[in-house]
Amino acid sequence: MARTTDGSGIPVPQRLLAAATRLFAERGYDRTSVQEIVEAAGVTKGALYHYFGSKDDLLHEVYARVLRLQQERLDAFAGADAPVEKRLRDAAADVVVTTIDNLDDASIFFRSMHHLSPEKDKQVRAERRRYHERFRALVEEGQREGVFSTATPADLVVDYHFGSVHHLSTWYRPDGPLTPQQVAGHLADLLLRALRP
Amino acid sequence: MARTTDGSGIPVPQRLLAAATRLFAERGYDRTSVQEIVEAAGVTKGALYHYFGSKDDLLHEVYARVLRLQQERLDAFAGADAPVEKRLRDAAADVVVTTIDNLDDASIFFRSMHHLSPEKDKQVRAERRRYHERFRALVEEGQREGVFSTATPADLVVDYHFGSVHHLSTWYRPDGPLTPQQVAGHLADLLLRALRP
DNA sequence: TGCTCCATACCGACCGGTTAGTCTGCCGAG
DNA sequence: CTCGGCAGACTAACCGGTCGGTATGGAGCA
Repeated sequence: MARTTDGSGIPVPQRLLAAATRLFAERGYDRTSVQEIVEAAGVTKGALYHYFGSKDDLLHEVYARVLRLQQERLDAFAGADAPVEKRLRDAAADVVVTTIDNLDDASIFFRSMHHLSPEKDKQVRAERRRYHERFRALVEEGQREGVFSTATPADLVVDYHFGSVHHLSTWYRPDGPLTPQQVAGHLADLLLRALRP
Repeated sequence: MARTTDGSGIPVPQRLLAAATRLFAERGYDRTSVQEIVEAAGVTKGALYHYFGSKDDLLHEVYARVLRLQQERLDAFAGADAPVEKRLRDAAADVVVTTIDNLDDASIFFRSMHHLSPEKDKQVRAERRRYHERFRALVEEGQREGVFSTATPADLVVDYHFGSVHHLSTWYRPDGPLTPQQVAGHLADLLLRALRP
């Protein structure tokens, strides 16, 4: 039996990352001790520092995972062969569903940015910016084509929508009355309606 | 000369609260030590624990102050003698301006909720809920009158708007191209346009 | 096949440093 | 004299990170 798995068959690094994600979302980064993480993962500190350089390295991995996922999905929707209205709507709805599917990541994302080391913070911000710009390009495309109103700067429109996405982790509860798809549909509708010329 | 003031003439409790607000927003609650707060306020720990019961008492005071302010303002706008469209627009724009005027409070608000003790957290959530409901009532009133679309549940509309308000502290910079009033105008426009029948 | 040897994976006691909160006592105003 | 308002040394509890040590499975060789 390899030392890298326990009964669950899941490798140690992934167990650590999963435990850290849950705990960071639950109690916050600073309130989660390294000891608690390793206990939740069923290992000891030696294992954690064998795979990760530091506690904030662990946090950085959470960010990297989310950013990669969101960027891939946006690229797929934005690059589709469809009218800009549909592409924006699909992209806007998808980010909502993806966020709800990973609510822990979402609560960590904005709440714990300032816990990253300066260099990692810079890196995350840069990736985040690319994402924002890709989204903004969609809005601007629709504005040039005349299918979206130009009354509001595209930047603000994007921040308006992401604000609501960001806010999801504050109010959305899986046991509530709305499914992720329903919420996504409504929020995408609000965005598109706000953009009607 | 009373011991409660220094050269600035501002009483010690208020100095402590102001220093704490700035530092909590800057570095986060956990990263701010009590020592740093008292140094910034020009006093010592003795003074802090003379006026406040604990560190999280200080945080609670920040929340209480913000909640009181926002509730008062919303009550004024919602209760005005004007068509519901104007009342909602004014209220929506005002919360944006007020939030920008107190960006420190805003970044603390959502980021540090989970640092409050359970009872204080409960109290803050209850107040927050009252605020949410007052706002929602405005939307529902417009929906009943037929001036707002009923396509989206009022609850979601409110969360949509507050999401963008919440998000302000992430992207708004005072030295940016837009004044608080301009941002408020745009965000209120987006809300009202999304609500057009 | 059996044996040696070593890289990898992990353990857990330990360390330096920090923190929230306490407590004794001073000091000036009334 | 007394009492609110504060000073600041102190403590007990952690916390992130280190480091010497241990176990294991496979590569290489006889």
